[in-house]
Order: sequence, then C-alpha cells, then structure tokens
Amino acid sequence: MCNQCNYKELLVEADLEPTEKRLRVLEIIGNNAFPLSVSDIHDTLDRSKSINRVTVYRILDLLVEKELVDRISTGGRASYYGLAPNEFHQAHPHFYCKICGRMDCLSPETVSVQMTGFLKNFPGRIDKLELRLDGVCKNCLKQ
Amino acid sequence: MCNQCNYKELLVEADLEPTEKRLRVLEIIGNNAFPLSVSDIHDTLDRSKSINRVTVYRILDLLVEKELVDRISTGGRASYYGLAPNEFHQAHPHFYCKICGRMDCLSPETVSVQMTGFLKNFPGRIDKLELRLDGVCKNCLKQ
DNA sequence: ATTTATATTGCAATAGAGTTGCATAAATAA
DNA sequence: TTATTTATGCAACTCTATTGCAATATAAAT
Repeated sequence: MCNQCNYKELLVEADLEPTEKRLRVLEIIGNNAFPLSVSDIHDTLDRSKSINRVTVYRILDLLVEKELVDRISTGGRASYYGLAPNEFHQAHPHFYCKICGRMDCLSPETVSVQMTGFLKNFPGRIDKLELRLDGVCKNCLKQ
Repeated sequence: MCNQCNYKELLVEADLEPTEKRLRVLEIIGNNAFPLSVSDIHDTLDRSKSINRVTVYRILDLLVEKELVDRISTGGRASYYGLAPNEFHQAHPHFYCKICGRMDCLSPETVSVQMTGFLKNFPGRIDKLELRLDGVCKNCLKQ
C-alpha cells in the first residue's frame, strides 16, 4: 500500500511503457493494503475494463522482473503480488490464513531478522528474503 | 535429514498405520539432505517399487497434517517436503535457486528471528514460520 | 478360519494456476 | 503514410494437485 508513489513515474523509470493496463495493474496492487492473487487483480480490473488473463500474467511478470512488485508465495497454491519495497515502504513479513486464504502484511518491526554473518560467507547470490507466518486468522478462529 | 529418527515409530506415534509406502515416503524425505518435490519422491520410490502419484500426494498430506513433514513453498510452482522440526532437528531457513530450482537447507544458526513481542499480541493463531532466501546458487552463478 | 468392516491404494477424470505460440491491434519511428 | 516495433488477445497446452470411485489389502469380529 502506498499513498506517495507515482505509479506512472515508476513505470517510466523502470523502462516500461506506461500503458493503461500496466498502470491499472500497478495501481490496484499499490492501493491495496494486502497482497493480491492474480484472480483478485484480474477480477478487479475486469469489472471496469475487459482484460485478458494472460495479459495480467504478463504485466505481473514484467513488474516483478523490474522489481516494482514482489511475488509472494503462500502456504497455498497461487502466488500473491504486493508492491516491492522502495523508499516509501520497507520489506515486511506476511501472515497467511490457511482457512480463508487471506494474506496480510505485518508491519516491518514485528519481526527482526539477523543474518549478516551468513550473508558474508554465502557463495551464491541472494536476491530476496521471504518471511511468512502461517496459521489461522482471528475471524476464522471464531468458527 | 535425520540419522536418529525411527520412522516407523514416528508413524505409529502419529496414529498412522506404518504401511510400506508411508514408511518409504517418510524415509526418503528423512534421509535426504534437502527438501524434495513430489516428483522427486515419486521418481525415487517408483524406481524400487511402483507407486501411484496420487498415493504419494495423499501420504504427503497425511504426513503434513500429522506434522511429521513440512510443506515448504518455493519461489517456483511446486511445493517441497522436508522432515518437520522435532527433538533431533530444529526449524531452519531454506535457500531456493531460481535458476536450477534446487532448494537447500540452511543451518538454523545462520539466521536469527526475533518476534516475541509480536506473538504476544497477535489475535490469530500462528502454526508455522517459513523463512526462505531466493537467489542464484554458486554453480548457477558460474554460467 | 471365514466373513465383515475399515483403511489404503490405484486409476481416470478433472480442476486450477501458469505458459506458449501465433494472430491482431496499438503505438513509435521512418 | 507506411513500416516497424511493442502490447494485447485468444486458444491450446503444461504442470501441479485434487476428486470420485473401484479395487486391494489389512484389521476386527464371529
């Protein structure tokens, strides 16, 4: 979620033509408080303006490749998409409810990860750290 | 990976009939140094004794449900399976190479995660923490 | 030991998520 | 305007996983 990002600018800076559909996909992701699945995004977009599933996949691939968006794995089958960390928002962990399938963002301070020693010695390249908590959310616990 | 686990005992303690196939699936996972995909497991098992894909899926579901085995998500599409933490092995993070798709276990000390404050206040239930590093492994970096 | 019940496995068909190839449309450059 | 490149759509397909039901095998009861 971001109130400060200029999405069109982000696209241009990433060397992507700021087409209507790309902009809409990025906005939907950026304006949402939690990561969305492809079908979430497709459904939202399709409500206002018809768009093909494949186009959504391709736009997401581009946005992930250009690091504007993060692909986040769930305890379930589909990937979720959220705005990538930038000057306005830090990386943060997520909580996945295995009952309702909803994924929430946790604030960056909830969990502190320390791994400098490891990073110094690791012979490969690390691009990304993903930290996810799986469980049952407050609402689903009630039932 | 475990040299101390008695797999048959683990099954019985978990209230699962220790059938030949269940035992073999659990052994294959337990004897391996890194998490395996369903097709890794199926191929290995099929070499010695024919087994149906679906049976492997079902056995894995059971083992995960009974918490003998952990289902670990990759940056890719398939789930991987590794021995669940128990008295002989602690929970640990994983490294996933996005080029060759190989998943490695990292030793538990490489990364320290601190989140007691968060856990105290969280209104839902947390069952599991998954920490994964994505990147490119040493071998794939060379090419 | 034979029958009955229950639990496990196999097989075929299906679902869901994501990808590919090629055609069409839109945008940029010449 | 025409040519070229880029973006989108459509259909078919792949891969991973699941479901329903039939066939076996195992355990329980008589």
